Amino acid sequence: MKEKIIVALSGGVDSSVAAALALEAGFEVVGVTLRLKHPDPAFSSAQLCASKSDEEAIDLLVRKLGIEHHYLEGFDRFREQVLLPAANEYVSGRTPNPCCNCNLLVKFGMLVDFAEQIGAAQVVTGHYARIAEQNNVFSLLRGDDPNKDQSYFLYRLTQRELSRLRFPVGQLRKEEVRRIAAGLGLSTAQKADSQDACFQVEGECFGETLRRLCNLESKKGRFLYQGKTVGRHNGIHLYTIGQRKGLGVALGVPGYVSAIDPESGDITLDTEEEKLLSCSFEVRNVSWQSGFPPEGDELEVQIRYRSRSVLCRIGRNGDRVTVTPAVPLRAVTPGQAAVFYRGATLLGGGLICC
RNA sequence: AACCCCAUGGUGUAACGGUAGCACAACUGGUUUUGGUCCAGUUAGUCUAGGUUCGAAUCCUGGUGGGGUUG
Repeated sequence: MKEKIIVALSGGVDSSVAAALALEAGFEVVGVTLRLKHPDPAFSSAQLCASKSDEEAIDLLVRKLGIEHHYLEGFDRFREQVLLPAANEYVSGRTPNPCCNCNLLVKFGMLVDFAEQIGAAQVVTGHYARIAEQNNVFSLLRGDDPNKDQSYFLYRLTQRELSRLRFPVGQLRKEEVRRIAAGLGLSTAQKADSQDACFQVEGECFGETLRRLCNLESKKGRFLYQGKTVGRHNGIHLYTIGQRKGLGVALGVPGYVSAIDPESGDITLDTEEEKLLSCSFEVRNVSWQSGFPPEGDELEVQIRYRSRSVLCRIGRNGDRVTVTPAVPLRAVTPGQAAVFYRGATLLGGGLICC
């Protein structure tokens, strides 16, 4: 009797290969695809998770592999748990990272629930990350392809999820994944990498889409530079710390957002990179996957996706963690995830608060 | 009202009378599971009407617009 596992299929090459590898390894594979699409056409010009062309690719793949497959409707949960909170963050002048919440609260939550429902022991996805186990404690590691590593987005996963997860492409490089897909004759082999947010309307920034969706007001105000008003903007949700593009203000040298005041709506610009550097910051809602790291441990912190992690020291400060990076970090942004690593091992993370 | 100064892409500026260039902004593309950063490329200008000159952003005259001084 083969062991039953579920594989999350997005329609992309990574999950296709993950499914194929699971089949090869001798599992009974049940494909699952989450539908997170908004029913309203005003939001459906978007390239959404599991959009129509993705579903065609998925149907083709499922037939090719000869596996059972289910769609799970997740939009309501996605809206409640991810979109609404993210929209609130944006209009409060912070920059949320909805993917981190989505992974714990929607994607892996639903997948693990479904796995339990149908009696599947494990959940396979096409993420670029790895899982290690020691004495029945699971830890998350960076994917082996440094350009594709997605562990940052998974920092909120707990032992409940990790103990059931397998990431077969986490030890591969993207080129190898494509080669495997091509070798197996999978139609997704040449498919472009998925690019936009799950919830991106063409020609509109993510914060604005969320604001419209949730019907929220955003504070408008001035651009300030060296104490002077140099322009006006249409809402603080459109801007993030360190942002250069889209300001519409010509200062003669590049200008960057250095502060957002949600009370007045004022956005402060700076032209000197040094003004954007932080020597220390606080993190809240911190979760550790196997406890607070021992004193004196050499840690690294990563403050946004695709930025390098840097050595740091951390200290407890009530229920917050104070982080002191070895080198000052540029554009530390409230609302973004600060994720801690020791080498390739992800230790935990939280939300930057100041 | 008189006198003086100024007028170059969306913004700020450069060009001895000899191919109007730079920075920022904007747009497009690359990178990207958030927002950004970063990289590459593109668009776009001599206020106006005359004159001098082989040739005018540049010199001359009038107009228009902006700033300043005087009363």
